[in-house]
Amino acid sequence: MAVLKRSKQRDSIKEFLTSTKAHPTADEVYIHVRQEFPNISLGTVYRNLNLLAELGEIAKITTPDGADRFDGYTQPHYHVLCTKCGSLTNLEVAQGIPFEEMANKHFPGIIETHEAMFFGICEKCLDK
Amino acid sequence: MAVLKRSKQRDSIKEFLTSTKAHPTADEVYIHVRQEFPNISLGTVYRNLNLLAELGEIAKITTPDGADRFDGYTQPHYHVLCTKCGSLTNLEVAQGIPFEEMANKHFPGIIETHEAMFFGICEKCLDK
DNA sequence: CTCTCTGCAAAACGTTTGCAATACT
DNA sequence: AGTATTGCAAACGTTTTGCAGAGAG
Repeated sequence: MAVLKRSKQRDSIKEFLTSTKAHPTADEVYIHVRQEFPNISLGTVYRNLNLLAELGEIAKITTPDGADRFDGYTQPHYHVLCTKCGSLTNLEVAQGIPFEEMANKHFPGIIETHEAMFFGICEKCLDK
Repeated sequence: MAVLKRSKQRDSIKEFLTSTKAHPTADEVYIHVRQEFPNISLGTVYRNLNLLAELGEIAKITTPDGADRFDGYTQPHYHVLCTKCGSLTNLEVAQGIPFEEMANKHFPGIIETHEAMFFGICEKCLDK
């Protein structure tokens, strides 16, 4: 697998992920992409999701509840997994949330990535 | 399962987890506890790990690399998964690391727990 | 005596992989 | 033409579950 070749299936998977704010599972990606490619197989979906994640074009997010989630939004941001409803949402870093600075101050050199995972209550559940 | 009844197997599992700083997988717990209870089954180990986690006596930690880890250290602390060697280590909160305060300030009401998961480089890998 | 817990084995679940055929460049 | 990608199905590792018997209260 030295030289990458394009595939319509991969394009469609990436297009779906970059067009949604949700964090679909592989199976949800499969169900969606099957509208365009009825013969696509789940194995192909997994292979492409892993390939795109290796290339850094999407992110693979492991959560405590079963299947991994995939995220086409590649700007640095954190995730919150709602402990009530299980939804996975983004925590924007737009205003310059200094988690990383704090991490560097207190644990110099240790924490290197923005992709920390928090647990809490999502905004929808808060509203109730 | 309304009234909890004690079991030697569960006691042994908990004792092992509270006595180690490691974050063993269910299989590692199984291998250890089998020294004391050679006939214990993996199903029993899983059932007790989940029960103890529900009771809040241990923590269940999901990581991107395969099996879940279990932690008998229940003081508030964070985890760092090493992106080089895969080891899962504790980030102590002893000096009053204000992640939670910062989270409350920037995302009021959203983040409620200490059990955030970070990704980075562990101290062993840093030394090299 | 009752109800929980155990061991065992089978099943469930999410994911990966081997293979022959197809598509891309 | 050469090789990456696909669809399919089987295999994999982890975790859950149904059941009959043993153990705790």
